[in-house]
Amino acid sequence: MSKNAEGVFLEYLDANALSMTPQRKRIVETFLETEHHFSAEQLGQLVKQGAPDIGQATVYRTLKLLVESGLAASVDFGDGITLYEHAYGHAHHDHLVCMKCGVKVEIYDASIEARQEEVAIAHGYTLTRHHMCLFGLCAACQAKEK
Amino acid sequence: MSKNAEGVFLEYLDANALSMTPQRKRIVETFLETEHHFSAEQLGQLVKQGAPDIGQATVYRTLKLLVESGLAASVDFGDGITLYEHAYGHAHHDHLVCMKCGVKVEIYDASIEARQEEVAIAHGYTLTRHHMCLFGLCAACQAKEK
DNA sequence: TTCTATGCAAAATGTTTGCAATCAC
DNA sequence: GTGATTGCAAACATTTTGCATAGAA
Repeated sequence: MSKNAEGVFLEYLDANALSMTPQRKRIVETFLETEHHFSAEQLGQLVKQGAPDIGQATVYRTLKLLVESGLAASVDFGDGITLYEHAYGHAHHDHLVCMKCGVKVEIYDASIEARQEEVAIAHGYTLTRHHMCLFGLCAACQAKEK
Repeated sequence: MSKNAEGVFLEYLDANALSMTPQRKRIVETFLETEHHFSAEQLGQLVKQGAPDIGQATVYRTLKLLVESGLAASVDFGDGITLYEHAYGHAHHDHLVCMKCGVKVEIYDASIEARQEEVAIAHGYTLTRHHMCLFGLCAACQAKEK
């Protein structure tokens, strides 16, 4: 799957008259190797290991391209920092976050999705997207509380 | 109801050894007169009409007190700006936002709330709070699209 | 050669904080 | 008086942008 994710990015560049540069290549590859959620800053750190001359502005600019190409998605956990995750080949999901240790679980509940649609329609809205994030304490942190 | 909202704030100040100042009074009153969602900046603008000497920092500081006292709640619509709304005497709700005109509807769906709880439990989490925001096009904006 | 991409540093944004002066109790 | 409160400006953190240089097609 991640084999042709880069291909998708190349197509996107091509379709928009943008070119693949060593910097973009390095950033995309680092992105593809990075699991879970990470900030632009964190990705920049990883990118700079072995490519110290890449500027953070380029990381931000490329991350924007990654989102536009559909490879990445930005996630907002409400703490003012934009995090990113893989979007290519990943189905829609929401998040459940432990407020103590920060562990994040991807969740998906068909009945919630269905009700969201119904609620929107009930108000005359056409639903485009949504953002849902549940905050609580994970099992491990609950145990530690005792 | 908004009659004793100020009383609630006074009690909060008292309980925390804080004092009511002209600035805080003006900010709280302006807050109570302001419906819908607004940013710290917007509230500051309103506050400064007739009290131009109140600094924006005081608005931020007082807004924090308002949230802590339970009079206000902060809402994050994912665009990096913290908005505030009235919380005193208002039940929990989520939001449905028109992406075109920005109109916001307060929504509440018991079955979504119940499922959120169940999903959290299924992952071993204790749910504390959640954040849900639906984005779409309102009826009026859909009509204009045609 | 032409237009895009880069790195850097400066700017922009929204919010917080240090501090000396001021005010509430 | 004593400690909380204020306004201001500087500090912050994250992200964006202007610009001159370098690079891709």
